[in-house]
Amino acid sequence: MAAALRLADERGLENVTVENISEAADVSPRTFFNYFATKDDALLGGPLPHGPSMRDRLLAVPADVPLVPALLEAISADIAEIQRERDFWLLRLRVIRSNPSLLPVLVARGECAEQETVVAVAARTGLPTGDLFPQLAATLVGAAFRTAMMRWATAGDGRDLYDLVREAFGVLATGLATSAPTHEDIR
Amino acid sequence: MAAALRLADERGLENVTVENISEAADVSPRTFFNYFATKDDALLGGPLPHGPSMRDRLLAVPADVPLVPALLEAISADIAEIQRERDFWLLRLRVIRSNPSLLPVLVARGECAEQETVVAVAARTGLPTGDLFPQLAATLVGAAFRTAMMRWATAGDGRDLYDLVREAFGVLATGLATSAPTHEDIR
DNA sequence: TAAAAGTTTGCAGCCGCTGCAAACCTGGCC
DNA sequence: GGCCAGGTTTGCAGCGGCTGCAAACTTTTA
Repeated sequence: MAAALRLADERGLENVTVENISEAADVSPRTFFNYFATKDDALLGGPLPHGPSMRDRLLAVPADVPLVPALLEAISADIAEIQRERDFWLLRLRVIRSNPSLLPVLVARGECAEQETVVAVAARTGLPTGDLFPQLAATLVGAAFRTAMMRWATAGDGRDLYDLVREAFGVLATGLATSAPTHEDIR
Repeated sequence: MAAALRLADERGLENVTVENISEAADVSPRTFFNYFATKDDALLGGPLPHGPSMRDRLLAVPADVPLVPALLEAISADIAEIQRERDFWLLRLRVIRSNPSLLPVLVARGECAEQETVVAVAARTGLPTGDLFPQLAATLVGAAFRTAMMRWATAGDGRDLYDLVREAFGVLATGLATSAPTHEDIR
């Protein structure tokens, strides 16, 4: 993974072949594919920082906490983990940013987490899994998290990732309508 | 596109080669690639129903309309277009559903529209393009729209796509916190 | 020290995708 | 009809991603 990221960062993803990567990592190309199903996987396919299931984590939050803060709480361990490997993730996100074709792959990776979130939200709200709300909530949470992460990686200000996610989740909680108040605040 | 969709629907995407598709469409494989950059493109890559830019459409909505309804208004033409080609889109979405690898591709397709939405929201709210809010709003709108579409394609009830999108946008407007009221409503 | 179990590698081969140049239309003009 | 200019379609050669299989190698265990 390190070799793949370094090369992709240096010369751009399309100028890096699996042969290059495996050569830099001192293994045969065949071995590369023993560990990664895809070239892209070498860039994004690290083991997800996942302990207990989303469902369990979300239900572990006291029932009187509203949904969005509960979701934030449920993923806070992941956020901390990302910040612990800050440099690694910043490199990874820079590579994603400069190779837009990877963004969908990132989305795909988030998808299994998203499926878990559907179940988790359904469990917590008591709605059926097939309902619009849990599905919508899950994709929105995923989208908000991704946006916050990209922003964290891009913005020069050394803002805390947790802060950015909390801000994004704040918008999620109160809705787009009320959370563009900068407009009126300015007057 | 029709041949590709039919074959993918019949036997699953991984069992369909470009050669199969081009054969079914009575052209050479090389010609296939003159029209589609990618095999997936033949499934999702139809011309996007896009007239004027998102920015112009959004600014065309009277200024006193709140953001979310304005966004809904701005994309209503696209929604109508999709419903006009109902059968085609239902087939397309069924294929996407049964070939999860296509979902990220769908996201990628929406991305250029999303970039436009960032600009549009920034223009309408007066915030800078680089701000968190326009970016967040754009991804959330995209995610909500996609979720509504998948639901429209899946649910047996013949609900209007416009209705579903409006419901999803409603959640977006009022926030996740307040829009799972089913919970309290039941009591 | 030898067998068992696991890892790495080479090889052959399919498929997606591309650049290039030849073949083939098509419509307009003498 | 014959010819030319434009565009479209095709074949071909070739790269790179990816896979199944079986041989070579390494490590563990008894």
